[in-house]
Amino acid sequence: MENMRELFQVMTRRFGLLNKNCCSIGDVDISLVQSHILYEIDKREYPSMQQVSEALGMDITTFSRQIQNLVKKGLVKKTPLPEDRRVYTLSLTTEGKFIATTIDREINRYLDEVFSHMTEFEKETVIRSIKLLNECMAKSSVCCKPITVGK
Amino acid sequence: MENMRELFQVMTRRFGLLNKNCCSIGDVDISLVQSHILYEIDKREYPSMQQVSEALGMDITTFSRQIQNLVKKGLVKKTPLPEDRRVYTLSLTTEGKFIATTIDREINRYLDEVFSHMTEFEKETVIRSIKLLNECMAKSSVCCKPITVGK
DNA sequence: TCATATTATTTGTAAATTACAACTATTTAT
DNA sequence: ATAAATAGTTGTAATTTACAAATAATATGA
Repeated sequence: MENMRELFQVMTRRFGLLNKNCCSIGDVDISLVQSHILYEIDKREYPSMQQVSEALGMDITTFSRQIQNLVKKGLVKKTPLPEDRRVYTLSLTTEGKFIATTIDREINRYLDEVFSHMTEFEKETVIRSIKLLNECMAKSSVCCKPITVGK
Repeated sequence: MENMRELFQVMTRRFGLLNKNCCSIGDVDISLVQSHILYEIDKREYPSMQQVSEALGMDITTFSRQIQNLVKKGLVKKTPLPEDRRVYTLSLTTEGKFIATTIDREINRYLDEVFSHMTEFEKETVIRSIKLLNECMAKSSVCCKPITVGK
């Protein structure tokens, strides 16, 4: 068989590069992780800090500081939860929403362009494949444990 | 249509997390980018610094320092090219090769597990899809330019 | 109910990562 | 031979990261 990692590595690297380059919009300059944070907040409904940091596999302390930056930039709003005042609820400001949407549109525009090199059937197949892959990855138990070799 | 970015984002994040957690092997601890560097050197035949840094979309100065670290760890060898002494040729040491192979095997093991949740036919389809996607991404012209909005 | 444990988030601190600008060394072009 | 271009390194400073410890609020148990 061929090396599957090769395929994945190439694909995710390309997508990663794309993401990296989609982070400067007008005079707002955000980092790659910040764009991921915006994405994740946008996707959810008033998530807590923990929820988002966990979704992104980020240390909560690192995340806390990134959120502080995004709040300073006026892209994210932090609201204490009345029921549990330890928790802060995250949401995008109007500008944050604008940035997130612009990045999203740009990436989809790129994907459209990529898919334009395929037939409609191929496109459907690829999309269905990625969906299936995501489902199976979610099922997997192996993922995400550090390797230990020897003692 | 559904949001394609969502699909890609989820997939690449999962794969990214996996990569991140595959970098501690025995008493050698390398970072995610370092593992990518090892991968890329392993894949090529005595590449130059520029070639690898470009492939990874890394600034050459950052790359230079990372290579210094990897040389210090005894994982990478830097050999001056006789024909052009400005150029350094990169290769893996025995231990570097071992680390790269171990990471590779671990990631493939994970992918095998993921594919075990599919039928053989689905697996074939998914692999073919990703190949196709990679080809089309390579064709694309849109990729990797920073967004500029307004002036 | 009061003390204790747990949970969510922040801050202290220090190391690792990053990248711009300026530099060295070598090669190519005029 | 001199200038321009190329490959890589270092100065420096900002950003990102994460461990440990702190704070603040809630849940639990005698």
